[in-house]
Amino acid sequence: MGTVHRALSRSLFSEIDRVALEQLGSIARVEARVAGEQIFLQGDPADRVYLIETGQVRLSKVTDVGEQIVVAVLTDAEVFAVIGGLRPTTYPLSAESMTDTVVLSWRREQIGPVFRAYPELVGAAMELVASRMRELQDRYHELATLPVPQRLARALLRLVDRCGTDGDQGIGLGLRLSRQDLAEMTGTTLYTVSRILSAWGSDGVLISGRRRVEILDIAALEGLAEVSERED
Amino acid sequence: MGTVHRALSRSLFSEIDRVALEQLGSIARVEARVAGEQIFLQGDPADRVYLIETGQVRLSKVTDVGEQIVVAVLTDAEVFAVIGGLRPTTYPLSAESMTDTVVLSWRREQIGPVFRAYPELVGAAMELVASRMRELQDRYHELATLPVPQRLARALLRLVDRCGTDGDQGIGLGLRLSRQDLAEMTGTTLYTVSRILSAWGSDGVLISGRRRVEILDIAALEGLAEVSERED
DNA sequence: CGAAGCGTTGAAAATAATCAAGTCATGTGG
DNA sequence: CCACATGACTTGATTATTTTCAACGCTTCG
Repeated sequence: MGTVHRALSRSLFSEIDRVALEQLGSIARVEARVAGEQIFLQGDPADRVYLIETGQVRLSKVTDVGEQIVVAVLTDAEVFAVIGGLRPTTYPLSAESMTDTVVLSWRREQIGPVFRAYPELVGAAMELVASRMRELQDRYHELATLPVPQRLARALLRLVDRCGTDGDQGIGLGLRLSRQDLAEMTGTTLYTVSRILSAWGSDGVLISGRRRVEILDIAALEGLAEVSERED
Repeated sequence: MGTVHRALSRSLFSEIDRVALEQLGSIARVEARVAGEQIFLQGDPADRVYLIETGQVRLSKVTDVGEQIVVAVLTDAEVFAVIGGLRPTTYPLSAESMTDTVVLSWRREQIGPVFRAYPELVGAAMELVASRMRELQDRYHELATLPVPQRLARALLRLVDRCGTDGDQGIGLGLRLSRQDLAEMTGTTLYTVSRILSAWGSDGVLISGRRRVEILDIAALEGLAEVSERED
């Protein structure tokens, strides 16, 4: 019970009162997923809102050709599939656990009344959707205007910012991402990611290995994320 | 008055009753803009919701380096800056008229009560934001996975679908877009756009000229938008 | 008529993808 | 506990795509 509250009270729903929060926690469906499991699939009928209790979730889209791109990576206390929870549609993307994860979820019929009872929540939900929108716009912009190394640098900075941990020799990512994962997050190929990380490795900016990246020199990485200044 | 209602009643606000609609129309600020005028700028404090009465509006983002990308092109009866109208923020992008345009707008203080009085509107607004979100996700996906010609073909198809008109010899775009405009919509350069349009011109798929594109063979264009099948 | 803006095209250069071998960990089953 | 199979990563060579730079042509409009 206490565990349920930790994520709930740090989430979108933090605005509502203690009693309602507890009630919300008690009617939630609680699911534990191991790393790599699907939570829902692109195209499934969307009838639930999800909240991550612990762990990390990747939201991604697949082409008919099978190419995949990562739209977002979410962590503790983040809510996703908000819109599907409010209006009937189908999920426009797939959700997959990246680590061992516990997710809470509610059906639309359960969550609707809560929104009606607490109109402040609607504003908060709007704000959440708006911030996701803004982030996506920014990434769209990056993708359209920046070369791969800068996009990769920015992706790493976002990851560190979001869930950075003290690593062995630098700041770790808190997430075990393969080259392929990073490629899907930046719109490139695993080969290109590998080459760039190697280069940055020998420049002493970071250390990278099997599903592991540790940033040694954040300032340098921030420099690499900026508009191109060649310095060979 | 009649003019005001045409767009209002075909918009997001169509859900509310006649009297309220008329009242909403009467308190709107009405602005006429000539082609190329700014409606608001990225970074301005966001305190208004806009509705296009007639004309076309381009939403775009600029980098610090000055590179621009077009996030969306909107036409009659479409609402934009919805979120800014609900919660105080700053506009994450700029809006500019592409043709002679009439826009209606309301301040947050004016529109807030309307949303409270008609809770159905909140759902409709959510749905609107959700559909924009989905579209942006799709375009993000395209940008990450498709080569330029396919992106351009898809952009043209979207434009035709959205505001196609019967042209001289084929289906026109209803919008006078320069090569530069098309480049900013597809995340490439004006040169690449020019080359591709030239090629499609000599293939008989379309005719293009100064700020003008007419599709002759929609089916062919749809083919070009699909996964690559070489046919030299 | 001239200037400005838009468009085209060629050639060169840069960027990134693709293909093809590899190496190096990691963990599993014998 | 070790051998080995597997998955992850690296790197070189080649190719494809796209950008960049530069020059020039065509319209439109004052």
